[in-house]
Amino acid sequence: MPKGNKPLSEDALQLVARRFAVLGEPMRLRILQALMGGERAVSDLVDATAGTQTNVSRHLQTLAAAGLVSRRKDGLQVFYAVADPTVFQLCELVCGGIRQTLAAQAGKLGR
Amino acid sequence: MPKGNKPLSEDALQLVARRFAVLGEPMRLRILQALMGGERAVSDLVDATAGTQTNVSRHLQTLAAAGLVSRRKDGLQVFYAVADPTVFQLCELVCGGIRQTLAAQAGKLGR
DNA sequence: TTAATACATGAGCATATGCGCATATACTTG
DNA sequence: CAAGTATATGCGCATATGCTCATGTATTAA
Repeated sequence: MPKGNKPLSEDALQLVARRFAVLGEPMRLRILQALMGGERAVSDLVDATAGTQTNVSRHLQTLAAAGLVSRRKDGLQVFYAVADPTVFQLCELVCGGIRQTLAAQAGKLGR
Repeated sequence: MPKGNKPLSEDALQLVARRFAVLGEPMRLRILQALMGGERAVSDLVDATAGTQTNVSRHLQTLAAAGLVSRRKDGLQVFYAVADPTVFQLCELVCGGIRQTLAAQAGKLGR
């Protein structure tokens, strides 16, 4: 493991920030989670996330624009799927980090 | 590798989204990047990021509230350090994901 | 105590973002 | 063609967020 933590260029930094920001909305995470098992039609996602059709559709546009999901149209339906599997690794890593943060905070409380 | 991709609870999802959102601002990434080499005083970070003192300070509050950085006061200065090293792994993963996204998009252009 | 230094914060402004309603678009079926 | 279904989008509203200016607080030094 080269451990090559180079500083990011300003452009790269903007891209990275944008990707984090896209992942920083609960509804979008719900959608991605619903896509964990494979591609799904919009109406399925509306049901799975308990969101409105409008809102789910909008978030899907955001996710697609970021390249996180792919679109496949079939007749009347549009199927979305996770296009970048690192998303799930990211979520796992974040969960781990949060656990660590909470543990550290608990530790600071003394016991 | 158990590959245990369990769905997140609603609460967990909110926490994860919040962490992503905190990482989703360029200035905060710049600050974290400046902290890669170890702890730094606020004034150092102001210089390193070319931001204003007010703004850097505010973002540091946000990062600290999220548990991503720790605070240590020494005389007049306040030193901040990365409290959760997973942050850098996250950035690396995101960079990889972005490369993949860009490659996929390039591929769709045909050549 | 006064002055200077380092950092934090209240207030206000401008913009971005999430949301829903209504409507538009695309496709299928009769 | 008309009607129905699935998805996308224009518009407006409410809130969140980033930024700056001015000021407040804490600490050190004279």
